[in-house]
Amino acid sequence: MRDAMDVFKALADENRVRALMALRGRELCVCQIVELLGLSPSTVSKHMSILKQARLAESRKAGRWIYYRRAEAEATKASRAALAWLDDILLSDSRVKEDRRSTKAILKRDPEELCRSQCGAKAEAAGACAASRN
Amino acid sequence: MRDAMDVFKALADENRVRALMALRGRELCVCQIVELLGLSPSTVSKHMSILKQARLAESRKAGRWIYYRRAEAEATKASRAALAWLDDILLSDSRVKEDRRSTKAILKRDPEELCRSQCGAKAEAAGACAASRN
DNA sequence: CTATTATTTCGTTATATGGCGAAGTAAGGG
DNA sequence: CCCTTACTTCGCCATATAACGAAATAATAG
Repeated sequence: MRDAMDVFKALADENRVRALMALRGRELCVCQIVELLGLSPSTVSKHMSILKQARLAESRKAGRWIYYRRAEAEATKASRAALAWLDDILLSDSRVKEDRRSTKAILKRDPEELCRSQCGAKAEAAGACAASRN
Repeated sequence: MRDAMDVFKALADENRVRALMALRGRELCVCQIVELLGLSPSTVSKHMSILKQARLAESRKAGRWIYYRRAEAEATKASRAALAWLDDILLSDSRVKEDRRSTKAILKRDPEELCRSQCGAKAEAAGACAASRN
């Protein structure tokens, strides 16, 4: 029951479900998920730790980057079934398809450039950070 | 996505999951679910309306009683898959098995007597209601 | 019609959750 | 060694959720 409830609670947030769908068949580092969801790095990090806790995702460290993927080795019966369920129900969802298109675009960009651009984008929106760019 | 998120959010509460598991293969009226979960009628009513909203449960009115059952006619693709998923993962769960035992005992009791006993039980715990019983 | 009773709705309260930014950590690059 | 950078942890705030009891609703019983 504990395992199953962890999975259900993890799936009860749309951003986490979107992240899991984006992770289908590939790895993404945190900054790429940040770009996709439009949330702050700290928020995304929290979401990913909840998915890990529920055994829906695993991570791998590669230098400065941490790559997340769907759980395989560490999956439980509950999480494995949930991932299959997600695909069954959501692969045809328009939001998910749109996310998978933007993920492809994000993957074409250099991760380093991506992380820097996140600072830039935030700055433009807030009107701050101008000094650091001049 | 909306449908799926409604289902996930509905499943993110242990009492609602327990209710759905108790409803496998049978109907229960609100007072029987109240007895099973040990929550107030108003709380259980709210939980059941969330399950209905998510298309995981349906209800049927019979006199003063309202019987809930798992969704069939009104189920969505998402809710149908979720119910199958629940059975797959939770039928062997010890808490669920215990709940199914208590549900059997509850079903043996007369619903009218059950509803009255809920007042009684609450009264004994609170030390109130003695006057009405004398 | 009136009283009773099973359920729902409403209003309130306590807790949980999601969000952010700032500070902390870990891993390269000068 | 620093310094930068990718990520996480912490502290805070706003909102969402679960719980209850009281009042409202709906349906039978008298």
